[in-house]
Amino acid sequence: MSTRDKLLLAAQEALVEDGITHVSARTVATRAGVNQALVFYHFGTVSELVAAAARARTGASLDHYREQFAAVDSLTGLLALGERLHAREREEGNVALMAQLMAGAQRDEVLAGAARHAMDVWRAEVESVVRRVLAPSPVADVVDADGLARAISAAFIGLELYDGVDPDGAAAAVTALERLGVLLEVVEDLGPVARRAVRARLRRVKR
Amino acid sequence: MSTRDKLLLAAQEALVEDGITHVSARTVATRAGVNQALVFYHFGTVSELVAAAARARTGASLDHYREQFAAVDSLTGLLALGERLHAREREEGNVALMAQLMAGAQRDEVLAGAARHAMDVWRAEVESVVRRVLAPSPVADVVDADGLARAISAAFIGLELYDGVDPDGAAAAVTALERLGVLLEVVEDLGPVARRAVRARLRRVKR
DNA sequence: GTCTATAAGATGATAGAC
DNA sequence: GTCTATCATCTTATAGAC
Repeated sequence: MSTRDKLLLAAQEALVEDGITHVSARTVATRAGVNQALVFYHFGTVSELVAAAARARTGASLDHYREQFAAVDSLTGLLALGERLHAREREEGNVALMAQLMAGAQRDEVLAGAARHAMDVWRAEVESVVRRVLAPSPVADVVDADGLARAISAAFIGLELYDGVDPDGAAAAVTALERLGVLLEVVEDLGPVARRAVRARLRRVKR
Repeated sequence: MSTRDKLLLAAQEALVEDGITHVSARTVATRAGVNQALVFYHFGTVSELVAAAARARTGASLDHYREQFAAVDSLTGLLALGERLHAREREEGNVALMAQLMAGAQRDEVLAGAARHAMDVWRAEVESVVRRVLAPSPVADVVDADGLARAISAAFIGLELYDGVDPDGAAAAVTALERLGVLLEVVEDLGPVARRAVRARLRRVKR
């Protein structure tokens, strides 16, 4: 593995395991087993290293989930994928990495750019699923798939951040969402009834 | 204002405006207009200062929202409160502060304690609303109010974190959630029908 | 309680030898 | 590309005068 890649991997691990506050040229270089000066040779600044690490990770991690996203064809399926994703994220920490990136991005335009990019990659993936799943439903008329995908992604980031601080609490949150799945099933069962109700309500709302 | 309070306020502002990575005894003391050594005299460590600042802020901020939480009596009302809350949070940054706290808490037990406490204060407030709003609904049988309150709170934290990086994207997310409000109205309208459907589904699910 | 001074270490970044 | 200095700066934290 090249030094460059060693640094990228080490930066990713550092973000996930230690958080953005403990990331420095020296801590990352030590973790990578390379010299500290090489951070600046290969990336110029620490922020650029972190940004590059985040970009590499989001690409790779979404490649892994892509098939599963593509296979989802129902609301309950989307929720189930969310649960599996959370279970895997507890080990992988791809989303936790994004949370750390965003936290550090508040006053760092380089990190902010990487954060927006990461968010956009996730948004695109979630959006296509949301669009597909809701297409046959009356709900499609009311839903803004782009915005909803952003909301779902942001919510997920908050959840993974919470998990790092209180795993039991986060587990309770996930379990609660699981149980809400029953309601989704009801909505799906209700198909025609709900469709009429939504249509009626929409006529009233759209002035 | 006492030096202690100046430091607490400065630490809160620093967290919201600059983020946890830029918080140090010196930056906060400068912002407070006091000597750097006083951080250690009053709080012992920087982490203790940050933790105290976060505790003070969550208490004060929730006092402000408490009446509004108490006034919510419907699902749509809860969603509407969420929107108003987000609008105010864009200026106040109480939730953004929690996000920064959680990001820094990954390897810092002092911050982690404060983060869990802040989360618990929010959870309690949200939980009571969720419980009250859903009590008359058939949904109450399926919902775990504690876990759901945690999920909602965590989602909100993710949203405010996202807002700091991409305000337009976050605004789109909020707008999408607003539009989902129409669906909530439908569910509320559907009352009796939904009740029967949920009951039926529950009989099937609970083996 | 507040200040100055200072220790002891970490940090970003560069120059120059190999 | 990699290493060894080396800087100037920033950091936490303490001792001691006021």
